[in-house]
Amino acid sequence: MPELPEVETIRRQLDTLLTGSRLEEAWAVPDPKVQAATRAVHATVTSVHRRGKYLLLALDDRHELIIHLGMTGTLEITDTLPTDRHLLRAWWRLGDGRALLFRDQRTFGRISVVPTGDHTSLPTLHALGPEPFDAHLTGDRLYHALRASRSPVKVQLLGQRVVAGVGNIYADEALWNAAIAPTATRVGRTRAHDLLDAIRTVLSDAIDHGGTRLRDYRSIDGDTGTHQHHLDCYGRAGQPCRRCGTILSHRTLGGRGTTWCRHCQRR
DNA sequence: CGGGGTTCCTGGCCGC
DNA sequence: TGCGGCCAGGAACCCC
Repeated sequence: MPELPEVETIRRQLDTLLTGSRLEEAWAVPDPKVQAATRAVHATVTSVHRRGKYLLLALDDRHELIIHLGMTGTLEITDTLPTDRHLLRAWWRLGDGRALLFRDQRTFGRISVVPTGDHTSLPTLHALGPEPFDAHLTGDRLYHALRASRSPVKVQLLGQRVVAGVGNIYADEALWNAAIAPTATRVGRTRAHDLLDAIRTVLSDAIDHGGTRLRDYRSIDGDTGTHQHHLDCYGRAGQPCRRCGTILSHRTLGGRGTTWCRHCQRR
């Protein structure tokens, strides 16, 4: 499940490998979730951006090819058109003969082509909150944003409106790091500052490790990332908390598996 | 318009 | 060993 660190790792590689390349030909399976890929042709990739978990490839600065990897989407650049059609959902032939391939086992990934900046057809992107590393995002801003809803703090983090790019793994990690219970419905000013610090620490550490290897995540160069060795909370239910030794709890919250320490993460 | 529930999909895992 | 059933998970979608 690529979240911000995994998508950012992929973005950096795409930016190096794809910027300046022309998309000459495109193919996609006949599925509305990805069929827009075929409209990204006869255009040059002028830059590769990221917003939250979305990849945005600028095409001649007029359109954007938007890719969301969903749960299991991977991108790969090959020297020729694909011969291995395993899990293949879309491909683009580049001007120099290389190809950009999109594979996706669970087919949750989505591809769109829109006029630059027009995100109205992607409701989550359209209403996306600030990037976690945006200097305009402060602890006070996060405090006020969280206060606007009475949903549990973890549900708000997963909602992408308060801050962009945090998914299930890094929500659990950040809340553990900030010692805030995922079910907390009122987060005070000081703890909002702690939470923003924790989100930034967790995400930047994960980027430094090239992402977290879970399921099918792979970056462009095939690396899987090493952050899974640095997780303190996600995936550790039933094991002792690294802060206090209490066995980490697990429950469903907002429809998502949630791991936390009921002793040191306070409501 | 916010909030809650449902849907999409399939490998992996569990229990019998 | 085989198989039915269930789970994971982001975001679109539907409904109230």
